[in-house]
Amino acid sequence: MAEEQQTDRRTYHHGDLRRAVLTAALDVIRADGPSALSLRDLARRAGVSHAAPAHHFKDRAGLLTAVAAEGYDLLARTLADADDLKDAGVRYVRFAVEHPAHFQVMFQPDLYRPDDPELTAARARAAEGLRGQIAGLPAEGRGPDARLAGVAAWSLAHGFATLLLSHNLAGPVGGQDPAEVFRALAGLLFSTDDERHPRDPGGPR
Amino acid sequence: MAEEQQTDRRTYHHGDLRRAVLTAALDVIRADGPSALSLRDLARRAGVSHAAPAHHFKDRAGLLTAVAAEGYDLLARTLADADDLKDAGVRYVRFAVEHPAHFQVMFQPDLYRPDDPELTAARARAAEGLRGQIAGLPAEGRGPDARLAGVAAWSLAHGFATLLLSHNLAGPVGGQDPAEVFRALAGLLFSTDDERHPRDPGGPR
DNA sequence: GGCGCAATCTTGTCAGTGACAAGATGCTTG
DNA sequence: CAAGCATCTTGTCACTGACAAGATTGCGCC
Repeated sequence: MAEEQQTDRRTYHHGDLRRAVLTAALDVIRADGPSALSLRDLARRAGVSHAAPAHHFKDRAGLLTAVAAEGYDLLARTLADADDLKDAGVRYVRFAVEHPAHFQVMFQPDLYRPDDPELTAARARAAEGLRGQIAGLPAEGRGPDARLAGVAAWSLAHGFATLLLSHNLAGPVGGQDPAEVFRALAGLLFSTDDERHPRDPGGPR
Repeated sequence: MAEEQQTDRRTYHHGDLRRAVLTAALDVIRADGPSALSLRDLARRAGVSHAAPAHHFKDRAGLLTAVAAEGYDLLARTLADADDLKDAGVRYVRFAVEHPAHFQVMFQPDLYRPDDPELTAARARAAEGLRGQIAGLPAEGRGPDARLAGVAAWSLAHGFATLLLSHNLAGPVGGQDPAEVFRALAGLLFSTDDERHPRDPGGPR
């Protein structure tokens, strides 16, 4: 994988350095966490000089801002297609599992610039998706305070995803599909009461 | 500027350098996150030479391992006094709010050495506290699978705490006491059904 | 009391890093 | 085809973590 990027580049310009650095960064973060990120290392992986990435991302915080923004954008697109609140939660968890590097960075605001316009826009889009699903909840299913229900749903999904990524649920969920486990969890929170104490696990849709 | 720590130390030995470096580290993490940690900066704050901390913590990972271990120990002590599962959740959230630096480090295993014996012991103690509260749950309150109920409770508390610390709940919870807000959240998850639907009289089981 | 040892701290050093400045290269557009 | 600009390179500086070797001191033990 290193060949093409490191040595085969004969042109002065890389072609798509921004994307190359971003994906390399995601690889490193997924493997060793954001603290293992080194701009110079990313430059080496892309086969360019040590100062090349700075032109696309300004500095380290800029790179991580781009990662977070891309993450919020991906999340927003995922949530936009959700059927209901439970499905949105499942998608939230699936997003975290499939894009762990994005997810990790998104929720460590000290790593990037939280006031970046592109990032805040993407984050607003993601939040809008969640808000919509909460508004669509049946009145009996969400308790007295819709805002509280939203915080509860988000907390449950976010906590499950975070614990999963920090390897704290290896015991309880074992080798099962995280999204399916979370579907069961969500059933405990928001559901009709018979769904809450189910007789048959092959639940309704 | 920091007279006592920087200049007034007349003895060759610091006295309690380990504690001094640890608290300085917690200050920095609370203010700017773990990525802003610099061993040399901590040494300066403690008024010792740049290599002094290494003798107590070996390296950066060693320092953060000590922080995480101390965090798990504090958490275990807090959870040990809990009345029930809901109270344990409230204490979990309160711990995160009162010890944000510990909490942040604890759940970023890539920052420290997760197999450190002292740390794993403290973590086991904390987990034991949670497990005990789950076992004490009334059968109707926890659904069909106790393990699932535990994951749900932990996820809810952990997600709420994490979102809180990453400044993602500034809008919804406003200036309210986080612990109280969480108490309401916990009411949505585990409760008798009439507590869950305050007006709804029919409590099927 | 004092000797020796180990813990603690200091000084010195090296490679790696982020950030910045100034120059080289080549695409693009008028 | 020439000017302009985005892209990339080379060079540099202060800072950092890690390690090695020496200085200082507290402490147990005779």
